[in-house]
Amino acid sequence: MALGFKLLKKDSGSSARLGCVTTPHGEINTPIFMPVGTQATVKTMTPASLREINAEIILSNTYHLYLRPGHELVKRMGGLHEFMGWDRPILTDSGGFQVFSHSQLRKITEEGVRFQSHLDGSYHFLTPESATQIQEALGADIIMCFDECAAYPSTYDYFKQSMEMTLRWAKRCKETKTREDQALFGIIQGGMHRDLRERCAAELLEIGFDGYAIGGLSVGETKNLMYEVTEYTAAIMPEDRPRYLMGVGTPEDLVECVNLGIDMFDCVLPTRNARTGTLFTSFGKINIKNAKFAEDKGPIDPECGCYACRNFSRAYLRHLYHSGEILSMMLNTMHNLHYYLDLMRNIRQSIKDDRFVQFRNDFYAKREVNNV
RNA sequence: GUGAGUGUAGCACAAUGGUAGUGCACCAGAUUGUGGAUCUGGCCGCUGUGGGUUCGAGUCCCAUCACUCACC
Repeated sequence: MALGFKLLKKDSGSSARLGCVTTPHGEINTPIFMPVGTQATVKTMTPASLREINAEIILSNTYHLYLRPGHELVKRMGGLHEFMGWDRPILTDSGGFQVFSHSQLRKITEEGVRFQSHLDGSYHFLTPESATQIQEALGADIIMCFDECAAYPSTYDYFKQSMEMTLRWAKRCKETKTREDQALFGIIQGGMHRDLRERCAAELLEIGFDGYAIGGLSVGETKNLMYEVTEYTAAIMPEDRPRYLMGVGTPEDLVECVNLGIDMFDCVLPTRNARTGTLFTSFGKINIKNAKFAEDKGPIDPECGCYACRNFSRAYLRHLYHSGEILSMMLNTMHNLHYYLDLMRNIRQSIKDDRFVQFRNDFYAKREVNNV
């Protein structure tokens, strides 16, 4: 078995759960946040600095690595772990979402997706089979089914047909998979429709996967709708497998979705926002660009113990940002990821102590007195 | 010293004699399975100065100051 999952504890006041996932490259403790390292690097972070903030698993990307430098090259270089110098677990996204979000020209058929590279405009064809083979060549611990992430809003009929095709694709991914040391996750689609989500989940379960993900959220729907879909979808996902909510989210989203029973998250928000000056703190987010920080000697977040907060002032970080210095992005990224991982660590501890509900209340209470 | 040219927002530049604009910078937002990307707002003017012509001048005329280039 490529992947083990132990459900360690269930919170008594919510659907939050504490778990542990075992992979060939070590264990990960859930609920967990996975920093995004699209091009075989979490932008600005060395593997050493990722270790320093206790990143347990990172996400990388099939679409990008297939286009550059090529999955075969990565395989010849010893696989993704060796290539990028990261010996802890890795999850690769299948490329379904990127084809949806990057490519101007794309044509989706039953066979697969024909699309144009965002790098050089060259034409490519990804199928459930090739996406799976590419992910086997890359060699991540957890790989994802190739799915269609339907645009929101779409008609019920489109969501239905898209979900049904994603199911057929999921079956093809599983049939293509050969490696025993990789886990394969199925992705539940179905837009914002409960009956479609439930059917998709049920049929994926029948095919059987090592874990299950919710895809197609955070694509423009309201927060309440996203939570609603997550709630009824998480409720029918098997208890004895990891539940992964793809592409989510803000700190609030993490707290809310842990509350609804999600175990794994990934999101570009902490890393991307860091590069453009938006920093997450225990009292809400701040924009380090703001003029009001020009002579602020305090740290980003007085409650944070990250390298940036231990050593530098808001004034200095603002200066670095406005000067376009590389260190600005490094320190900001370090801080935001530290914040996210620390948040998840505190969430885990609160579930362990059976006080997640209290934790959630405190989390919001702190934001209300946001007086930066 | 002589000749020519240029003076417009913090900077780089637009604007038939008819409501002074654009980009960058600056000030703020947005950002959810990553393009250091992108998007959305906002602020900024005695058009070097002083006269004149005109219903009306950034624009035409005169003077003056500053800068640039060329030639002594």
